Amino acid sequence: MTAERDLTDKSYWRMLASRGAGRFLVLASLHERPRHGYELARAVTQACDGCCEPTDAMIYPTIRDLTEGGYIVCHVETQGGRERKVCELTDRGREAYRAAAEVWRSVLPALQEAVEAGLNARIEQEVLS
Amino acid sequence: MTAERDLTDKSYWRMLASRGAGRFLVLASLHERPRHGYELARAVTQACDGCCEPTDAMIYPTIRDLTEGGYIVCHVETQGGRERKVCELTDRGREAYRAAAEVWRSVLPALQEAVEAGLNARIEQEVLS
DNA sequence: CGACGATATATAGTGTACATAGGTATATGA
DNA sequence: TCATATACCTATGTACACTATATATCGTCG
Repeated sequence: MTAERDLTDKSYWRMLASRGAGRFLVLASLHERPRHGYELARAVTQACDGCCEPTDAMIYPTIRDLTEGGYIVCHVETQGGRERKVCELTDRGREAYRAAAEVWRSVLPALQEAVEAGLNARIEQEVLS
Repeated sequence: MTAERDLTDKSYWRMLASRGAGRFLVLASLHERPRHGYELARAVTQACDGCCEPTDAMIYPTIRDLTEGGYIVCHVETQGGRERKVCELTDRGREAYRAAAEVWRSVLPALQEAVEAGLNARIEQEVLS
């Protein structure tokens, strides 16, 4: 424990949410259409309304892992001297996406309840102050 | 990379979901009412419909961390010779819960979309086969 | 035409949290 | 009595994202 982690700081929870949902949202984004790394990062950022913002160090190792596992295939497009590595899901990748979706479907109701109760707690506290 | 992680296996995604949402669900469960560790684990398991099942090694270190950070306070109840460490949220804990809820509120819509698209992908594949 | 920011890919080192697997101990029912 | 449920705790490993850093091209503004 180097620095005192502050759980009242949203950045802590953003990190945790990114960890849990990051790869799932990457798969979902690639299911929409093939994308290259940079575009992928922006797509996930927009999907979360800027809440989890994947960094380069999240995107590129993820692409490498998914490629090695046969979940995506990538081909390099050269556009005006600038290289782009466009990735798309394989059948195996879609199978992984399906499995992830089923798991998250089970978790979502609990998450939703927890969110609602948490926002109500917020209101109660505001009323008191 | 010791063993080949199989992303088509739900247990992989359960692990990731637990990582992301575990502590948030613990806070939510404690917001409902004070609980002791063992009860907490069961409450979270039930909330997720058995999807993420927190282990002892998740619960007790979490309780320790939350106590050290001042997010919960615990008192020992002895019931028939068996000790129970009952924990409840402090104001600071409720503040942390609120911050977490706001973050998850932002992420939920994207997650929901991703889940729906993933389940549709499943149907498409079934139709094809 | 040079400085700068946006685009684009990639890795090394670090921090954090859950799982695995183990340990201790009491109450309860077959 | 012996298995199971209850109840708490931790050492170690794994897996993920973040910070910082490196490289290189393109468009724009001064």
